Amino acid sequence: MIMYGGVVEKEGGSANHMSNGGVILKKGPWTAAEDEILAAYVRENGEGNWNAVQKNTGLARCGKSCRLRWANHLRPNLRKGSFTGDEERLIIQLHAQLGNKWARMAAQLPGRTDNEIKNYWNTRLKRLQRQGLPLYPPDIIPNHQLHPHPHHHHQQQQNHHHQQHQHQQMYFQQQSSQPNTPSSSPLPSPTPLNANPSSSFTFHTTNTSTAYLLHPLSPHTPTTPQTPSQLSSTPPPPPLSSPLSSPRNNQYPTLPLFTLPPSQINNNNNNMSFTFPRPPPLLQPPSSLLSRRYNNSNTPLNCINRVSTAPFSPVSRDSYTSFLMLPYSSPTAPTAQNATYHNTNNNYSSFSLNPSPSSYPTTTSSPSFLHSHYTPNYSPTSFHNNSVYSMKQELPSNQISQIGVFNNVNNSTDNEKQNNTNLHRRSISCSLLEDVLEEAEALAGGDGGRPSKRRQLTASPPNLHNNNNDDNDNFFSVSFEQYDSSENICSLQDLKPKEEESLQMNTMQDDIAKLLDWGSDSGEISNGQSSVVTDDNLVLDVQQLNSLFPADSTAAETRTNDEHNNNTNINCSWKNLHGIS
DNA sequence: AAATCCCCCAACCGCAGACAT
DNA sequence: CATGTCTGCGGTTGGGGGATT
Repeated sequence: MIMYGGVVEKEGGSANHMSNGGVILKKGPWTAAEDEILAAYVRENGEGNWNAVQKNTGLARCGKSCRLRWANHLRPNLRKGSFTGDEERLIIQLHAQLGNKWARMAAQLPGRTDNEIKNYWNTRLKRLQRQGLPLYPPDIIPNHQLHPHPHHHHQQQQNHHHQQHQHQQMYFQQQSSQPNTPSSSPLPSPTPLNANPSSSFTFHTTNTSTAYLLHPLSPHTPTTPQTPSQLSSTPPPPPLSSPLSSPRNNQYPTLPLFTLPPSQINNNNNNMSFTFPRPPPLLQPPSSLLSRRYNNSNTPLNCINRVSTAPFSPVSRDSYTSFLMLPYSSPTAPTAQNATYHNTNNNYSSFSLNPSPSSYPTTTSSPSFLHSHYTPNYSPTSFHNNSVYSMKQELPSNQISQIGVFNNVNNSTDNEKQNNTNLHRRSISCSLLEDVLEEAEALAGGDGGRPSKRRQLTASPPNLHNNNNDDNDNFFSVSFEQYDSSENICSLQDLKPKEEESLQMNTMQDDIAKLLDWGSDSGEISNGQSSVVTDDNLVLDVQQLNSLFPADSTAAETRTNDEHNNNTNINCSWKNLHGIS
């Protein structure tokens, strides 16, 4: 073992140093030797107590650096390489729901780290910002502010420092009563439309038949009928200021990026419904960008114009089609993939994708998975055919169900398709369970919803773990136990609680991954997320759920009743859940 | 060939909650 | 209850390398 104590090494490029109790700690890139030291230490002692690494091994790295190195590079089950198209879709969807909650997003992406996701998103943000594109497809509702996070400090931090950034990322600006001027903050104001701090904003697609057309660069101003809630006598608000007016993007003029027709403004509630009319041509990417990215004559608008009429040409890749991507693809269509969106107006839209996303290149440098033949195809039946997917989009904490979409369905046999269908049904069930768990957690916390103690969450896929409380093996069995040092609730007694949590979560994810046979690169099917799985991953309230699953409202209602009746038929083990059992 | 741009990635920093004392 | 330490999270920075001008 190489001892680094007190030794200053200049390898690895820019090595800065800082002193820590007489030991000069190294900074900068890690060497293989350092990695080995750290890995050996963790193998022997487990995760945690990172500051002890330096003390016990002499590794001249601070605890934070060790933890980061382990979490991002050394821990097992890390998925390396570019994000797959499915992962990219999931990231976009998760970001719409969670905002810059990288750790929580990482919890939904097995083997991925928050840092990876963050880097990916920032790169994507940068690219789309440069191109003047929205970050979300019109059908993705950025609702991560609908449910205030119990961890207030992060939100407060974002309020102070970063929340504006989040809004900037959404490429629209909440409308205040006063028009934005170029002299105002280059970043969008975090103030919601109605200046209600507790309100939230939401992308609402006004009509699914046209939602996919309402691109900011679309030449078509929506003319479709508005839902009653969208009909308003509110005078037209001032145009939205483009976040491109940022000084850092001052190559773009400060011009309205989106305008909100009066009919799109709904001041009767906290939700905004708006569309993306055509922006002025000045917002087109600079010529240099066009020449580099759009290959001569294929301007972004050209690309967009194709959206509603014809499949994309190859040159439309890498940019303007990104907002048209679909978060999920259906396992049911062997040739064209249908995905159904559910928006908060209870409208549904489905899209046909061809070829399947699974055949897309999966480089991270471009949203290649977005490039599809895009055919509007909405009908009420689509929802029923693809209800699983419409739900998944809205579930904030459905790692299991989301994992399900990674199945390559195009190559599936009929049996496999059937299996996929079953899996997705199970996904629903598990999502429901998570919902229940979240609610139970709030009850168990007893202090306004915040858990008073750490708890153990274990979940077992059907037929993989022998749980004695399941009559129906179509459900995951979930055991959510309050952690108590006096109680040995698992076999990992000699581990610290956090390690237990970590391992339990790893086990859960391993099981889930095994169940879903997820991951084509053999072996790396679980993530071993050691630090990112928190109770907060289980955030979804019943109200939202009910709104999400109107077609399955009976089931949701039944589930809710089960909760209230302390019914254990949902295959949850409510041990030590105050107020439940 | 050099300069520039851009992407990707790794790592650091500050902050704040959790926890121990 | 106060204080200190540990840990996790999110934002930011900077370097390497490829592509483009």
